[in-house]
Amino acid sequence: MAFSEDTSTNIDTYDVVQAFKNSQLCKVCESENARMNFSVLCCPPCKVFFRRNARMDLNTNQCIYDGHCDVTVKSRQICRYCRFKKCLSVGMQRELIRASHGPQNRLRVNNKQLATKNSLTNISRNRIIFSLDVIPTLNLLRNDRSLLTVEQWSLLSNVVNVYDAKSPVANVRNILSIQSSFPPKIRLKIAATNMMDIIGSQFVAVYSFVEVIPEFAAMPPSGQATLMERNILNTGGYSGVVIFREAEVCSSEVFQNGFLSKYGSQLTNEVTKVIGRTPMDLTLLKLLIPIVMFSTCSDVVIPVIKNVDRDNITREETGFLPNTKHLLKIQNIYVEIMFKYMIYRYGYDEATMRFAGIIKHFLDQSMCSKHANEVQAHAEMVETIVIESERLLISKDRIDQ
Amino acid sequence: MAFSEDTSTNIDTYDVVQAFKNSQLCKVCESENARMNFSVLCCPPCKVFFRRNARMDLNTNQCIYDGHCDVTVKSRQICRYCRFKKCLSVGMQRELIRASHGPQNRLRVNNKQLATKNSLTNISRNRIIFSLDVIPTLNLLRNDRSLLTVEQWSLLSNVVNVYDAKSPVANVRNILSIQSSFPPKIRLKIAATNMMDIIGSQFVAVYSFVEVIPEFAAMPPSGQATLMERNILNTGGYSGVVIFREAEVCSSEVFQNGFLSKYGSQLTNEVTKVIGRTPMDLTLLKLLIPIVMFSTCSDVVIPVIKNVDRDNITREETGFLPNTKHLLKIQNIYVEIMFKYMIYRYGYDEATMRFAGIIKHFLDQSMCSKHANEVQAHAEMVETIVIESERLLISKDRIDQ
DNA sequence: GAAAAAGGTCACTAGGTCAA
DNA sequence: TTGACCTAGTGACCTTTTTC
Ligand SMILES: [Zn+2]
Ligand SMILES: [Zn+2]
Ligand SMILES: [Zn+2]
Ligand SMILES: [Zn+2]
Repeated sequence: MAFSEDTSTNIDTYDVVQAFKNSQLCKVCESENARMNFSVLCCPPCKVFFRRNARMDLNTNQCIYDGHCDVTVKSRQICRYCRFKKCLSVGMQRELIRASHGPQNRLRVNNKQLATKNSLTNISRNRIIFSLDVIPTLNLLRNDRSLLTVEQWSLLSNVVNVYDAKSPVANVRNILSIQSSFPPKIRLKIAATNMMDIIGSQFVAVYSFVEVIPEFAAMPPSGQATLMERNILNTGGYSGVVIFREAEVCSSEVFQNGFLSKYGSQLTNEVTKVIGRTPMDLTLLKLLIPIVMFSTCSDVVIPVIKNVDRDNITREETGFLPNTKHLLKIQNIYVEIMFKYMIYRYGYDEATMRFAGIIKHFLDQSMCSKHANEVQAHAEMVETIVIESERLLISKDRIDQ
Repeated sequence: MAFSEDTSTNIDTYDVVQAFKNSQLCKVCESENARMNFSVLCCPPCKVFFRRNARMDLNTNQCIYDGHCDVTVKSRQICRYCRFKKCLSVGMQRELIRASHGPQNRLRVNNKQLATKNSLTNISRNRIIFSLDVIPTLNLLRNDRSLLTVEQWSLLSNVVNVYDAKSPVANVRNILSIQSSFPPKIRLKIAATNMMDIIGSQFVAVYSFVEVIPEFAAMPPSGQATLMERNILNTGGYSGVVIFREAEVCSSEVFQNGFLSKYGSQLTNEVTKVIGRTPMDLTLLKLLIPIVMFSTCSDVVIPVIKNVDRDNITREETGFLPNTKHLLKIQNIYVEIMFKYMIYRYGYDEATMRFAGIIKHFLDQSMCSKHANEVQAHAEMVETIVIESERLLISKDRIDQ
């Protein structure tokens, strides 16, 4: 008796609890049946709406009305921008969005599939068409290495090897894979720190890469420091894009969420685009990094190939601050290799087009780097790395002497 | 056994349900195939009719008959006002109209093209991958001129023909060959004068080219003068680069020396580089000149192709100064031709790359023009030409009247 | 192991496009 | 201006993962 009473009481309690839950109002649209979703009480429609629009950029996408659309259960479909703005304003967190589970094993078969199960057209229509990006085949010049001298070939190969040796791509992959093995709540906690570690490693890597380039090593520490300060943003950002492409971060949910929460949706979208459009031939991009590092101004300048004789440089005194002329000569060493390599590999016409593509990509990246540096944490980190590396450069110089 | 029974039942049910749906009648016009639209059972045509006319004001827009027109599937087009009145009376809700999705980015081939191509072509054409890195392949659209209308083709051909007719390329070749036939001492004496003649002829040529462009000719002389002043440096410089490429001045020692003495070594090097990197397809470059000339500011702006109807322009009064909107419309005529021509000629992917190359080249040239104008003799000469051409424009206008 | 809170599926109905 | 045909956004209903 006591038991049955208890049971019925429990059932009552349960019903009351359920009724209470169903009466909870959505913080976004005020409809009923709200639950906790992405850390805010809201209705299922608003939950799925938020997930689908999480990457909307409110800066470029604007409300076509006055920007103060009402968001109620009746009017919530009228303006996506104001609805999403309200989602954010009531505190829904993009960071709680997880990666896709992948396709489900559904037991239920839907009517339409049954009705059309004999026709194969549906299958072929839904098939994903794979990217048309093809690795370029070498042209007929393949066996003609006369454009690049033996010294140039070995310099090229050294640059790429050193870059890969210093590359933080394994580190990035490692951080991301460890982080994604944690449960979601903890993942969220360490996301911000990990992201800054990843970004920071890009700049440190550029420093340790450039440091061993002979022409850079031959400079006095003050000159090295000047170049670092001047060009670290572009080289670090660019190197970052190359590394992110190699590490395939765009498919990592952890990376996307971390970047989103640190840099905002606009920059995340742009960076994702830029990474996705990275030219295929990474050799060229790696070669571009020293070229940019030896720039005489922070805006990239690809100088004319003049008649450069490399001996001239070693003959000059190296005890001076880097002057424009001297820098141009160094830069030209690498520019010459780059152009000759491109012409050798792709032929003149295609080389021109590829070059245009690389420049466009670099400029896009440059814009992103500029915007990234408007984030205070980012700017401070870069500054710290520059100061630290300058200290190292000077102390090394002392040891050498 | 149980499965097959279930299956057939489901198929039957599905078919029955579909048949029922298709037999539903529109509450507005009584046609079949009605669904729920804006909270009322109605047919697709009535749905789009309601959305398109949602802002109609029934108080000011009156029926031209008695206000009681029949609205049936046959008669629904007769009277918009009564049809819309009925839409409201059966309960269609304007509140359910949502904000625009914005333009869909699909690049579809039109039906004529679809019909003439095999299916394989369609698949590859409809999936456009936005990447600068695709190897240009032979494009199947190469022989399909349907992208550009007949009017656009003839305008394109006119622009190029007029440009070539006014081109000083023969003049440049002539001056250079005469000069190089003189003995070295005399050559040196006349070098400076000849160089300014050559440079001057570039700017005069642009004036006489632009002058016959219909949209330019239709403007009042004050507007023409404004555009000339604003854009002469870029158009003249750019046209110069094109002409110099055609005249192959880079291989002329006389030209090199003359330029060197007038503009200094830095600019000579840069200009030589820019001329050397001129994109191959000169048609596009010639088309770019009117586009730049109709720019609303002197820094180049390639506007988006919006919905341009050329008729609109001729309908507008031409007696005013060129305003931004008007200029953009004119510019868009040529921008549209340029893009369509590039896509027609090179296919989408390669067109993108070539476009990037052209813009890069233009910007390089722009930098050179800016530097060239820092040379006093150059700036004075350009100013003289502008003043002279303005005088001509105004006097012509008087003769016309 | 159950509740909570993620993500997946698909029918439905918005809006966009283009040619008549 | 109209309407056939297209793509895209919504939300009910479901499965999977995480938390406790
Ligand atoms: Zn809601
Ligand atoms: Zn709004
Ligand atoms: Zn109807
Ligand atoms: Zn009527």
